[in-house]
Amino acid sequence: MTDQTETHTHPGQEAAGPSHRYDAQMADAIETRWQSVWAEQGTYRVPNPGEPGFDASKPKFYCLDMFPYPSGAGLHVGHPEGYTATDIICRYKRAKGFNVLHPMGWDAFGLPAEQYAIQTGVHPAVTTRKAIDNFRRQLQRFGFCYDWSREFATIDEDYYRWTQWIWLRIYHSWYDRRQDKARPIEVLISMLESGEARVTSSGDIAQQGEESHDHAQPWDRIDTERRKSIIDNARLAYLAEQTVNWCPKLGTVLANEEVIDGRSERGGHPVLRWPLKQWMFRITSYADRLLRGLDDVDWPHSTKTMQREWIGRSEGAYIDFPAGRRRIRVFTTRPDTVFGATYMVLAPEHPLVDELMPEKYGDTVPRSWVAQGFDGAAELRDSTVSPMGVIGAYRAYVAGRSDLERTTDDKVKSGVFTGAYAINPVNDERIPIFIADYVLMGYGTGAIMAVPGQDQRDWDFAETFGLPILRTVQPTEGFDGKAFTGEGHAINSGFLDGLEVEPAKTKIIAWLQEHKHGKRAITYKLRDWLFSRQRYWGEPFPVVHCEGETHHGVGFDALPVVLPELDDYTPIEGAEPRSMLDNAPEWVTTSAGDAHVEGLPAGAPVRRETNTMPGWAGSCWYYLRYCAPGCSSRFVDKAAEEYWMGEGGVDLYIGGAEHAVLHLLYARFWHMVLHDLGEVSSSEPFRKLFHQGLILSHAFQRKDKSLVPMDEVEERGEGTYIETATGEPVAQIIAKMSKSLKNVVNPDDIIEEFGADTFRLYEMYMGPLEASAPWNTRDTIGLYRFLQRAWRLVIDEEAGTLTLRDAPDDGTEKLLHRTIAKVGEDIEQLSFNTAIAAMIEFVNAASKAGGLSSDQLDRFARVLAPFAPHLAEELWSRLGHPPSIVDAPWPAFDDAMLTDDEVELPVQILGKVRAKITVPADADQKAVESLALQNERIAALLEGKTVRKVIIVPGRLVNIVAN
RNA sequence: GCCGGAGUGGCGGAAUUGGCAGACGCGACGGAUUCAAAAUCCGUUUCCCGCAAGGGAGUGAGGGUUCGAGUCCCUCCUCCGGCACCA
Repeated sequence: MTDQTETHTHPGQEAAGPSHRYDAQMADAIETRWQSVWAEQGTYRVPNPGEPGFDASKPKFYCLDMFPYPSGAGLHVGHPEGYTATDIICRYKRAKGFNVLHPMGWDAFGLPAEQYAIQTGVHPAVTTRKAIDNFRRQLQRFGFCYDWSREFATIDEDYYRWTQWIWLRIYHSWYDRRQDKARPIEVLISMLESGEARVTSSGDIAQQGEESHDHAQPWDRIDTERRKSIIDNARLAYLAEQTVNWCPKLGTVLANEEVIDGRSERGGHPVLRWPLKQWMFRITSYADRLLRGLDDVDWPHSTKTMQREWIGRSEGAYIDFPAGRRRIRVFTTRPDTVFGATYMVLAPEHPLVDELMPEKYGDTVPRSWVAQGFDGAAELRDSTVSPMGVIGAYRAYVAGRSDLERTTDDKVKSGVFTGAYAINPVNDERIPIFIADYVLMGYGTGAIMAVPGQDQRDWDFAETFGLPILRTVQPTEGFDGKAFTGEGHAINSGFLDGLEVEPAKTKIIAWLQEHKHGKRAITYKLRDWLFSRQRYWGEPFPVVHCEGETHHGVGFDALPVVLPELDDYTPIEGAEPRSMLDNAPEWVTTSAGDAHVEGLPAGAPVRRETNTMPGWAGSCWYYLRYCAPGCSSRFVDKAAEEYWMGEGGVDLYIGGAEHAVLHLLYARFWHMVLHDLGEVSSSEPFRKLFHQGLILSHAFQRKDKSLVPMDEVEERGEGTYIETATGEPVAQIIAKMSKSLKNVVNPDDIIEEFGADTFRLYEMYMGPLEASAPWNTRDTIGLYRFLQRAWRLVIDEEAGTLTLRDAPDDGTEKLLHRTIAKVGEDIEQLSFNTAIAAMIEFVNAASKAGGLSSDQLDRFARVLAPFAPHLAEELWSRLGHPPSIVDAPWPAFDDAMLTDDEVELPVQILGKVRAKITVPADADQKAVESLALQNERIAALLEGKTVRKVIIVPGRLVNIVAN
């Protein structure tokens, strides 16, 4: 890229040379001309069922790109990589007789737009619209075959009205565990009224057939306020006090998926834990379905694995350990090891800790138990501080540590003794209860039974604290490790002794259930989805609050709840969480009548919810809106949705792997709820998913691994670079494109220099679509030359006229058939780099053979069209066809043309090629063998040797084993 | 640490899935054309030995299976991505 600036003479911009050469000006003229013809003729407009021009006899193909977030920086070269791939597929599918839906739009709400607005002082609505216009212009310049009549942005009132509508539908739903699906909340209410579902003393809802230890309370004896709270707690969108990820710098809370190593995914700012009342989605109800659904979709293995791990299903058991008057419930995947539970650990925040700890430690408590593994632990061991003091000190220590410190720093496990004991229900042993931060409140029950003999973490803790270790699984012969986590038979385990792990689990679970000490259980790592943000630039929640704690959904006919104009949306750094929309008091204050709230007097004053939805909201259902973006009566027209989303949803979805557990999990959740409510036809939204690789760039690295911006480096001869300021050598490495490294390539520049067709070909030729590769502007010339040669093959560069031969050349004809077959196959497999290589070979060979006939060009143009649509359209038109080539069918090929009459076979001796023989394609093995052995060179080399064996692979090779 | 994925010329990458390693493109070198350059065209281009014919080595390292391994198996190294005390 350093040499880019030196290239004053762009190959295409030179005026010299023949006047009808395919150069940058001509590429520009051809491309812009056909783009306007396509726009005028509506070439890429795709009718829906029932509309004029719709052909119901064709199969459908819905091909989706991840819609871009229109940033002020404009299109990155990474965007058109995936977009070109889908463009090729769509053009090919259309030529193969499919009705192809290929839409584009804008993911326009979100944090970056708001931050950009804060920086520039211009309202995000203004900057975002401008960015959208720029993105659209850039995408259109690539000649992508999007049906632009379906374009929309998530910030359009007409769109986010339905985002709010879907949110309300989820709000008005609950999860019916017996039917394993979401149902309207009214169904739950009538079930409660009829007694089909009951409220337990703990406030949970037990459906008929579900066991409950509690006594149910009759619904009609519960007061109205409590009834509402019970109903509200059952909703799939619910308000809950949560310890949230609060990012003071961004001025908002974040979802778990948006926090990486204690920092915000966007910006890398510190994230704190903060208790806050927030809107949540009960995505955990869908954990199992989100998991099972992955089995039926054609997605990259790695992405499925990531989602599976994120959902994190574990099978095991709950076991209740009596402790004083209470019972401590633990979750374990190894109930078979319960006889080896020599102590228990609760998470530091566990609510039972305060109830259990005694006023002072017993006299027999070893001092080593009191505290270990943190600053001040030694002093606590030597003091006479009460359990309460010790626990308080430990909790303070834990609270001051980030997740990152907690998981990376610890060499020794930290924790303190609560002074309390529990009883192991299987053997009535009295075991001490500790608190330690290696046990997480957010997983399982926040409490564990510690089995040091079979768990390395427990082993480490037991060693540090001097706790007993008991093996309950016989380690394999010669095992010299610490905790044994492998297979083996039970020992020291009473009635389980002798059983292997699996049967022991089965037996102990049966025993626990029989004696009411526990039961089979499944837990998930997946947490409910935190959906509130305190930012301005997002969809307002269609909810109002009245006196006290109660909230009400806005009436469906009062949508959209329009985002108010706001002048100041700068986050107040360091302050506690506060919503930006609190700055719009006139908007916040409204009446029940105004918000069409049912069940309240019209004049009742209510306050609007001032949190907004996160950036993910709009992308959770945009693929549905594309089916019928103009539909005003519904979020998507039913018939259009059934047609385009039928047979498993979107047929091909291409986008980056960075959304593996964010957008791709969230969208599946929304889709499943909508499916349950009868609003969409498929159970999964995206049948086939594919991730394109990253387009990387070069960067320079100092000896200390720090990076140097591109413009501060000079090249000193082949492959050696120095930093201009210091004269120190720097190493060229491959890195992501970034503004700070000044190694970003702007697509506009490349198009100006070579044209869009060259750009498209280059990106597809860089390597396999799924692989990441560094951008090399230098290499683009190869694809430009290919187009020039293709042009020169049939156009006289002096006269500018089509020059075709009358009689086709046999070799060229044969190769054309092979090229058609190869390119078609490769497109189906998304192997565009090899398809392009095949076309280059064809053009090179045809040039040598003396050109193409009219009929051959006709077919070749159609093969080229998906890749270089503008040049192909130009050639098509010069052949006398009216536009557009996209309506021309994919050319046929003849199988007979794919095989040769004669083949050249390598003849190997002991695996080394020593000669080549030419044999008829249908020659039998004996004939091939004798031809090989008769070959002069082979015969000479075999002189004095014994032929042991002759291996003949028909059509491939001959290998002679001789010694 | 665990789970994925990948290591092939100077570079990007091919290789019909166990059958001629390096297709195609870039770059480089040589030649033609040109006053000259650009562009274009022709040729060479994995490395080593050799004037050549030819020979030898070679797909991250080592071992194995096989007539035959870039491809399959085992051990190890490096890079990229994900997860990370999940009981």
